[in-house]
Amino acid sequence: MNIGEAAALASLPPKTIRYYEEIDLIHPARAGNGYRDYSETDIHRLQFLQRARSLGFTIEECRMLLSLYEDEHRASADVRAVAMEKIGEVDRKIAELRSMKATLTRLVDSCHGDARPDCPILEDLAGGTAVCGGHR
Amino acid sequence: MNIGEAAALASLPPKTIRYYEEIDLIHPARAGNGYRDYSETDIHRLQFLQRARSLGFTIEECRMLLSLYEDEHRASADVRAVAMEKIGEVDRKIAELRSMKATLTRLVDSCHGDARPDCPILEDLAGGTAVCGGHR
DNA sequence: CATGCACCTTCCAGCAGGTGGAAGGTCAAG
DNA sequence: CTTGACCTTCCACCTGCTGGAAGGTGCATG
Repeated sequence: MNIGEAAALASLPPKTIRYYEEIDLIHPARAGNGYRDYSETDIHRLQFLQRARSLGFTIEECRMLLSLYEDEHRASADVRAVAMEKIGEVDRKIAELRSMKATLTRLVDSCHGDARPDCPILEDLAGGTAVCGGHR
Repeated sequence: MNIGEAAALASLPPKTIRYYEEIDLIHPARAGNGYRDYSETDIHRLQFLQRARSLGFTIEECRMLLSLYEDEHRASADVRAVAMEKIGEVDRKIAELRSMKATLTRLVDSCHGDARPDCPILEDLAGGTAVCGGHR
């Protein structure tokens, strides 16, 4: 199966699939004409990657999950630990975004928002106490 | 004032401050020895940038906010519009993260997490059709 | 058979927003 | 005079792709 069809089945752009090959996440066969030739197993792997990426796992985490997936003797606790760590990360990001939103909302509420030049938002950015949690 | 001191006052790494200069967000003077020499105004600008970045504004948005900040005839409504658009973005990101978290939590809850190899998390990532551990 | 078009290939460049390190200049203390 | 903390520039690298150029392939239509 050509890359275009594989892309449709996995809901991934062809470019992304080639990129995944470049970083050794997948190794499709080649047809006689040089085209990549994806097997059912390859499609499965790509779908696995698409789902894991959409859940927020990084490429390296996907690599780990794939190797766990293909290890007959893995412990489910190992997979669970990866997922729980990811939940923690997602929680931290949510908290940070909520803090950002609270500050932005306060700024917007304090701004009259008309044609006058005086603006509490800019005043706050220029010297207020708007530091709300590091974002890095 | 040298870059190190400016960095401390603005809560930004020196590398980042040099980067901001490279992309024309700031233009410090130079001392006789070639060192960058930051004025009070420069520090102010850097602090403005640090706060705006920590609120999630992109570099280009920061550039716009800075030019609004320095425009005596701006309308506060313009600034308010930028901030409100950013609130919308933050909201969208929060919603997406909450959806991720819900799925991850469901997966983790369904996984016994012991030494056995069967794992609902991997089964779900694989599409629910594959037998866990029987792959390849 | 030519033509056109969609598809495939490789390779190179670039996005945001920095970070790391090498190689070297400067300055104050001991 | 030496040490160490600064500072300088420059170049490469990070994540996770994405865009585009230049060219090969496959198939339908005229």
